Amino acid sequence: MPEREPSITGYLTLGLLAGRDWSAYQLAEQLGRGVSELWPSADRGRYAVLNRLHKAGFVETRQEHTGTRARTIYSITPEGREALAAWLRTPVRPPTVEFEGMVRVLLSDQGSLDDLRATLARTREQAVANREMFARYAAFISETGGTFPERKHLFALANTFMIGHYEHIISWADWAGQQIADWPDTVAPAETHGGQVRDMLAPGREVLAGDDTSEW
Amino acid sequence: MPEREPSITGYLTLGLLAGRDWSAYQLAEQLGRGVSELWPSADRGRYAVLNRLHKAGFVETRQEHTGTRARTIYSITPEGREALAAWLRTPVRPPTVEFEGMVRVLLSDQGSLDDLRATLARTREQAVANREMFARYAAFISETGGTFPERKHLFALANTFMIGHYEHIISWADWAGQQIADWPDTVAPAETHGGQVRDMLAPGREVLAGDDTSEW
DNA sequence: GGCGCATACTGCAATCTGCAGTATAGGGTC
DNA sequence: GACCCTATACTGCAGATTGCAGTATGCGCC
Repeated sequence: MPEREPSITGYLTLGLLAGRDWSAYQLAEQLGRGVSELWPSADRGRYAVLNRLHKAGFVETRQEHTGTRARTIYSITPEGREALAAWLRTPVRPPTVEFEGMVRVLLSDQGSLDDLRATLARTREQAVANREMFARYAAFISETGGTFPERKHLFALANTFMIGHYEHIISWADWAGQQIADWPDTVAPAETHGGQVRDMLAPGREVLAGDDTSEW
Repeated sequence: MPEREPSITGYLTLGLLAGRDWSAYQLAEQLGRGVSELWPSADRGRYAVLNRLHKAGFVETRQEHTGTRARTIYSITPEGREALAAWLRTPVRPPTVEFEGMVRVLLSDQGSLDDLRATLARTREQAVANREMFARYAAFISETGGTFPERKHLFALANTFMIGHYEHIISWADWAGQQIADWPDTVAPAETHGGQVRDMLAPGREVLAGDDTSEW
């Protein structure tokens, strides 16, 4: 009898358990690998989720041992499978982004041009590293079938998104670097380069008219 | 005397206060508009942040009244300005994504093909709506200067990113829709369309070789 | 005079994060 | 054979955050 709706981390856990049994440690480890780029969660929270799934009756536990050290093995129950399938039938919530670097861009008039440049450079570097991680993963899946061969086709869909996502960040960082290249500082360009700002805001894309101008 | 490092929401608040004074309600409102697409925060938390900023000495308060109803006006202190500038000199953390829809894609073998199609369709719709919101905002800034004319050049940088971001989601959703178009169900394609999955994973992009194959 | 929406917040339970801490297993090394 | 390092296998706790509900006044309109 479910007490409360599991979190997304909970459904991810159920999704892993749908294929085979895992120990708590293994589950926590799996959710900290590449999936965390799609659904971030702290190590600590993944164990807490398991306890709640257990209370709700969605998973069962048994103990195994390596010498004197115990570990808990989790398996999914029929109720857990049904809860997962039921969730998949509900409407999705839109993706959200937490982009500290972009917050720094917005507030960069309170700092130096070097701060802004450093933010763009680091953002680019991190995106390159992540893109390459997913590119390597794509090669790995393609060659070996990956850790979840039966989900290869689904991982392919997600992997393609992630690579494109990081490529978009890289492109944007490059473009933004060019935009700020001739700024004298982080404050003045609004006046001295007004025309340029207008160009930035009126690209070749279709810009819709409308009253519902949501402000920042 | 700072007790603890402010959160990003705290720095956003300081960033707004750097320009002029705001009431708590106005601050909470501003942080719930478009910025929340860049740095999400719950309404409730924005008030809590203000109390912590006050305790840390980064903001000062005064009371104003409309009839009998009070409201608290916040202004930034020199310490607050310094804390904001100091933060801008520290290294950025990489952006993170919370993509419930992509989690559903990964686990879609536990549900129906219709579930998966619905997820893709809704994700696409939401992205289109958001892209248009930012496109309208671009037009609004271009014409009127926006709510923060002195930060027009910075909003332009961020706005361009957001439009590209939603466009990437739309492109991906379209592509993914085509990929699954001839799937008989969410489970089988791995075997029946093995060649296709290989194509998905080996696009025209440079795929690096390496041992550090980070797994999901 | 009453309705509905905007203003202006606070309380609370549950959850989540970040950091630290505990302890055993297993392999290499001098 | 003693030591060290890394992996395994978690738990405790304070503070932060979310989501939901609740309270109450101001103001325009019909």
